[in-house]
Amino acid sequence: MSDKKTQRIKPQTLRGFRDFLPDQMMAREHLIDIARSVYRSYGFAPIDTPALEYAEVLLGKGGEESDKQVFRFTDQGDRDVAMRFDLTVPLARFAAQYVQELGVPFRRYHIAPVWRGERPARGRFREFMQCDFDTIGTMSNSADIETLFVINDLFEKIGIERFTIRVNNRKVLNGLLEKCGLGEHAVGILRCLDKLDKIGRDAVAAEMVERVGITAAGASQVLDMAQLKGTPDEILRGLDGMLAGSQIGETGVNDLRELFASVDACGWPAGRVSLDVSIARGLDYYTGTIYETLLGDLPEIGSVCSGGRYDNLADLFTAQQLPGVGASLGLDRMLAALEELGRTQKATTPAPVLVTMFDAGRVSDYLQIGRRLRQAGIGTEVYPEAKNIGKQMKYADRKGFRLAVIAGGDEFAAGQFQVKDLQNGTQASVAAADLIAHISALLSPSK
RNA sequence: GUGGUUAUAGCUCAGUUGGUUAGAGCGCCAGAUUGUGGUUCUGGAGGCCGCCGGUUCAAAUCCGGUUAGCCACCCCA
Repeated sequence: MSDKKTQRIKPQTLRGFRDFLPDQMMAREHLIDIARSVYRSYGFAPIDTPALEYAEVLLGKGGEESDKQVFRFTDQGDRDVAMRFDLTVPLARFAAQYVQELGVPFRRYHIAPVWRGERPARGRFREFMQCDFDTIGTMSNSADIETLFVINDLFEKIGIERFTIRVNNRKVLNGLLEKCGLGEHAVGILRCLDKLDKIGRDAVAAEMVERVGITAAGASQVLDMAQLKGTPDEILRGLDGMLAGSQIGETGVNDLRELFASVDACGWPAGRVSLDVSIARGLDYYTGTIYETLLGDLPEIGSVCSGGRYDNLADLFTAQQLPGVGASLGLDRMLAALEELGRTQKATTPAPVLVTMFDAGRVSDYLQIGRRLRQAGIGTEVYPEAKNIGKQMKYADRKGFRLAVIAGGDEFAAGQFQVKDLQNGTQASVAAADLIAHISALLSPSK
């Protein structure tokens, strides 16, 4: 009926929200599995918090501009509620609430979606995943250095060969500004400085004069220092001179020096960790070492893992001081990068083996083959219909199965199965008793 | 939030100064081949031309609005 057609609901997703098809979801879960295992290997423990919080818990920290981006509404009980827009503010509330029973230092990871009502753009959505890890309750530089280790392991495990972790320290920046007599403009200046890569020196200088209200000479002085170039040792020596007498600046330099000494001991490829005095990160709350990570083959997409040290996470919620350090993997950006680099696999099946069905009268036998394989830890799908084998092979090929098991009347009579390797086209006849061993061997990583 | 731009089959797109039955490639389904995938050949299904309104004898085509995507700003706790 034509009436019915007009009554149908149009299938569509909300602006800025996305569906994920199996091939995309496989890639996402693979990345999440890696992040989870790296985090756990350092002792970070998983937590979760609600998607919805009291609006007052989430709002008011980032100013009006960011409050506008928060999804907020009144619930059925007339409560003023909001959806979390990052994982850091919920962590602050969480830490304030449970620090007594958790004790410090406390290390947690949190992999979960967040929501922001901002205008969608390339790589920016209204619902996206964050993969945070933080160590709270310690001032020790050791935690800062390990943050760097975590980032390094993360990228190595993902299989990226070329990447650079850029490091700086807010204390160094503040020390430099203090020496220039620009201390009270720190926030504005750093926000401009953070754009250096994107818009260039001249534009940053102009913006500092126009929007922050400092002199052109002051802007130039700041930029000269921020653009110090060289090996970390050379830059640190340069900073020593510039920061002499600034207590905060010297503290920052010492932290960096200790950090780079640890890096030297790691034996990583040259240039993996660089010192860049121009990076500031947009966030106001960082107070110490800060990190961002660029891909060697795709630097233009920006940082895919960023973070830093903050003095006091939870002062909105508790009098107890909770310093910490952590970082966050930008999952969506990382996936976009892997895709662009042609590094995502195409399989849309999570199981490597397909048991084809030849004879509808033997359904139970096929299902038992599947069961046996799964009990041996081999993911197996049993094709649900006795369609012709050509169709089933085509299905296996398209979904990316590694192996197909084929068994008809002849095989059952002989107690043999055909096992076909879809990747190289070879096929072997295998005794039923040897099936598991044969398939395990074909699937073993050494093959 | 500001400006620009786009919207036609599942996907990528073509569609003449407005004109009669809206096309292609890929994909999907089926057959050639009821015991073997990627190749090939044949056939088929699938469209309120994003949505609403206007101009016109006539609109996928022109105009207004709206929704969504993309790009540049703004912002990014």
